[in-house]
Amino acid sequence: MIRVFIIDDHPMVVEGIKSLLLHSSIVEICGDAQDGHSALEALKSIEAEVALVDINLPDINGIDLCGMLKKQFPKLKILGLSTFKERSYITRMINAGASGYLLKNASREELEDAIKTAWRGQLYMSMEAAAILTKPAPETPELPMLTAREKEVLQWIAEGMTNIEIAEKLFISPLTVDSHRKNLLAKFGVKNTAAMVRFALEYKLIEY
Amino acid sequence: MIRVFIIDDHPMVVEGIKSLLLHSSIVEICGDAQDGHSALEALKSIEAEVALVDINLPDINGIDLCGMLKKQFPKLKILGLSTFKERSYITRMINAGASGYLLKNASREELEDAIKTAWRGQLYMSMEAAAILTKPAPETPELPMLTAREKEVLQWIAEGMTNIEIAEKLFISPLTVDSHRKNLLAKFGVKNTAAMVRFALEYKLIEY
DNA sequence: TTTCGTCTACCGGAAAAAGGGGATTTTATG
DNA sequence: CATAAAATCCCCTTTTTCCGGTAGACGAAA
Repeated sequence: MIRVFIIDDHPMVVEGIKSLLLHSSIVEICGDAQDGHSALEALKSIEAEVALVDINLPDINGIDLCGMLKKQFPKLKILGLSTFKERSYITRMINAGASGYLLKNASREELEDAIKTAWRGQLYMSMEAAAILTKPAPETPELPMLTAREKEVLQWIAEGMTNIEIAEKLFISPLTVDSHRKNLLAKFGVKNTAAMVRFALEYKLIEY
Repeated sequence: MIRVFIIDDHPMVVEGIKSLLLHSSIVEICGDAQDGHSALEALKSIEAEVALVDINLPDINGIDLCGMLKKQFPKLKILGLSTFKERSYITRMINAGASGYLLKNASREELEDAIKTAWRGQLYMSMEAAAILTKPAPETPELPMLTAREKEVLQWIAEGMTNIEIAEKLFISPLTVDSHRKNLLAKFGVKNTAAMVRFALEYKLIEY
């Protein structure tokens, strides 16, 4: 039997995992903790082979905790656990020494699989997590470099002002504002104002 | 026994709730669903008194689902369920007709309490949720109520599509798209697309 | 000094959006 | 069934944006 320790502050999730693995013939839950510190403490006396670690804990974040656990219990295999499918979470968890990353919508089979794989010393990736990691490009958004004046104009555009209004506000010709606007559209590589505003907000090039 | 239906796409959470309430003398789980549509379908044949609804579902968001459930099953009491402690989620859930909001770190006692309270027709608030709600008022700027079609059009507008392009995409006349656009501008109380996109993104009425 | 980037300003024309109506058909609901 | 709300389609005019250029002034850097 593989001895598994659960670290998660949601009783529902802890109970859920326990329940999912209750009738497993190869995995047994040897304990759980609601936060990082009590986990580090508990694992001194409990001999666990695999730890399921939630990314979001009240005291220590899962990535840091992963590193601490690995340092203190080198033989312990760690599986990251969270609802977040972001690439950065997954890679950071793996880099911190985890043996895999599990999404909370994992099924009983996936859960058991992950634990077995980690226990054998291999890296486990759920289908979803793997799909995220192997995606074509890491999406380099290539933020356009804007001049101070352009940012200023962009800000007012996002406020809903027309070229003429912006021109009055900046004491320049409406034609100049239009030029800035054209340059902005070109730099953003979009075809109209709506897309530009969305893009600028998404990459926080302007403030709300 | 209060008959409770669980709607959550995380098997761990579903199992966890079941497990937590397994030995309850007043609550019994009468079924569960992994998404909004199957929940709506299942509840036609299953007589549930209380539904636990996750805010983040794969197909419908919990707030909209809450409204749909209330419409179709007016007697059903709904408890929002999520890890998010944001004020907006809580209030929107309550406004959509929910009888309470439960965080996933709730204990067995809280869970049972919440279900009992909701079942009696009262509003349940966990300590944490209540604390968030009674905090200073962060100014709710009256979000406009958009119809499904309007949201759809808005989303495409923010993508940078013109009326004609949207019309082609939705198989309707460009004139209709224009009507929606006008209604949107009126509802938002803004004078052009740029301001509307900014507003919609700021209050998360559309996704990036 | 020459080049480069930025800011400024301009032209003409096409395309789209904004503003102001009105009207009809679906669809949900009491 | 009535009726309201949503979704659809239509007309017109004006305004604004979009697109393709060009081009001078100025300061900084090469």
